[in-house]
Amino acid sequence: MKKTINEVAKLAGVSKATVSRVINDSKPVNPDKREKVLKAIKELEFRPNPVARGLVHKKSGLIGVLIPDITNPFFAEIVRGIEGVIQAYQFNIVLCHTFHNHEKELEHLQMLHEKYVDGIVFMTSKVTEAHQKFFTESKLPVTFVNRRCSDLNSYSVDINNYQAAFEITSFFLKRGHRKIALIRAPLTDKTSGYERFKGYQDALKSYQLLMDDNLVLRSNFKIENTYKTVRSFLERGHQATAMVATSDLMAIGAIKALTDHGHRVPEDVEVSGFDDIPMATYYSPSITTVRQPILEMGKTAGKMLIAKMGGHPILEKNIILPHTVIFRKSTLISPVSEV
Amino acid sequence: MKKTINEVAKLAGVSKATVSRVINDSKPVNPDKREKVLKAIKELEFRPNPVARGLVHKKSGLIGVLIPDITNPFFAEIVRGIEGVIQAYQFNIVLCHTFHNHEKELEHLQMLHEKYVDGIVFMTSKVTEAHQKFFTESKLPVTFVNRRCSDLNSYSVDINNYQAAFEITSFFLKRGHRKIALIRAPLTDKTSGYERFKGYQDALKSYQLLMDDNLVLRSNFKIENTYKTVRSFLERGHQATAMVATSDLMAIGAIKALTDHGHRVPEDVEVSGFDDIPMATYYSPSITTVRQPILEMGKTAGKMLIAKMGGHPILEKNIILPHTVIFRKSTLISPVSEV
DNA sequence: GTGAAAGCGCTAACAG
DNA sequence: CTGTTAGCGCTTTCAC
Repeated sequence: MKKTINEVAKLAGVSKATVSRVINDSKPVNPDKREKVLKAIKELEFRPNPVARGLVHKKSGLIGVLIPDITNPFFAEIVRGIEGVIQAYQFNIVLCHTFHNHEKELEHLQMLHEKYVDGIVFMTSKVTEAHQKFFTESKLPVTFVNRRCSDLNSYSVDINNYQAAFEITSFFLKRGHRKIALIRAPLTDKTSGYERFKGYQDALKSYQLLMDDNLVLRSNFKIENTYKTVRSFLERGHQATAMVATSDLMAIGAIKALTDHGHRVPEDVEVSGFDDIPMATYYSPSITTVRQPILEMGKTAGKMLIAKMGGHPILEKNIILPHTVIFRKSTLISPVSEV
Repeated sequence: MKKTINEVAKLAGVSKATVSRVINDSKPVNPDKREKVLKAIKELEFRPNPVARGLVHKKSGLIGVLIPDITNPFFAEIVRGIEGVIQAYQFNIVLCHTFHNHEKELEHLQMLHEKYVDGIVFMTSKVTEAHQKFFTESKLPVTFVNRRCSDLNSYSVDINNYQAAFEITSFFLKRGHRKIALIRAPLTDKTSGYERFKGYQDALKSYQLLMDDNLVLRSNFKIENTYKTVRSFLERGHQATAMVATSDLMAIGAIKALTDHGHRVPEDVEVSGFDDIPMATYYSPSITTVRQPILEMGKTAGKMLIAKMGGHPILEKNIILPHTVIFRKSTLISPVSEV
């Protein structure tokens, strides 16, 4: 069924080495021979076998993408961004779910390496030493999204999470709020969650406020979980006049919990999110949030990886994309209005 | 760096054929030699190269998953379901975006085949002859999600879309609604969208009602698009007392449009969705919808494919999973209540 | 320029 | 049982 280089060679009356030369134009080939080869290729509808090639070159035309969970719209959009750029280069994505499990991440990394993936886009909550070791030893090109790596030779794309959290918290402070809750993800040290936490904390500090531990709610990135966390917060009699959620999904869970508990958003409690997933626009109320250029981040990660795999040098190894605070209906007095 | 079978053979003092035999236990091997080989493997931390194996067996340990768009939570959850089961079998997913483009689907199929993927899970709006031809010629195991294929040997998992749409429409009819709009996706013949359309139509018919073309709104699966469609429907002065959306995202777009236009949901207009994505529970108002067991569908697709790739026969080739109508706050008089 | 031959790392058929 | 020998399909020295 499938044609091989041998059949092409036979039909064209040349050696397979010559055929190889024309399909890769790796070396000069006599014009008429080249012609014959081309004709044979067309006639047989020959297409070189990428696996065989891969075995020789230790490449597969595949790039590995490691994410915690594709069900999270943030990651889904990142993946789409990556796909958007790499598709043009004939690469395919191997999608690996890690569920925030470092063991699993390493296993996947190992396996991807063995399958000769050409590069990796890695989204993890934390870059461990084991990760570091893996990348330096394997020399596999990698770009991190939402995470920086201390290795000077690694690439990354992110936003300034600290600054963003500082800004959104300040927005509430400026308007007189003093009981501002933070809804955050589990913290392991150098995560974006941590930076957001710091931004929140420092904003309070800049107003000479001490952080109240009761107002720091721990959740994960799931709606349900945040819903429960906020409900129990309310049921224990705690209150806040504003809530800074560190993701839009969290904001949705919070708003739902507040509403179910009889609070109006934004009249009684104002809530802000983070990310600006599409649902932030269409939720009721629409959600004031820190917009990350998610698709752009995915695309950038893809482009950086392509550059790295191609051995092309790049100006910025750690790209920080701009964020914007988008004001919608989940907060009062929107400086700007939007759909 | 990476060890090969040759080095193991040398260290163990046997031929590489023997090594191959022990790692695959394809043929009996003398216990003490096996022991030595095992020891050598451990010592060298040898792991067989899957690409080299693949070249021989025409297998890659990869399975291709073709979806229109990972950004749609429905597909994201399907993918997660698939991953959930195939991960245990050491397979990886190659994710391909098709954006509803049949050309692109075929290109991907072709490429996946060349990369020796072991099987395919295919989500497409329509199975064309070209697709059919590809699968019969390549003999690549495939299972369809949300689509059946006339080929008797093909596998699929789906729900009864016709019945589901009939039920939800009947729910409105039973309660006296007579101006029931349908929000549907573009129709190409044998799609689930078409079946839902028929279900809606026949439900009306069962009440001796003629379908009013003005009440059939054409959109796609995107929120924004539905939002615009419904707005323009309202602005042109049309009205309906209930709306049957053929996806939850559509329902969200519709609710938002209705609300922005001054209608209350469900008091003025009742709206139902389809799919039961997580957001259906957490939207305000929460959405009455036809629940498809999405994750289960993904898992089932994965299992069927595993079975097919393993050459195991299966009882049901076309599995229809049960759907349920879930009543929430976007409709009145919920027979059952839910979070 | 071009063909023969070796090899990527592994499996499988074939003797013994 | 086990080693030798061919490949899988392609690339790449290395002579000519």
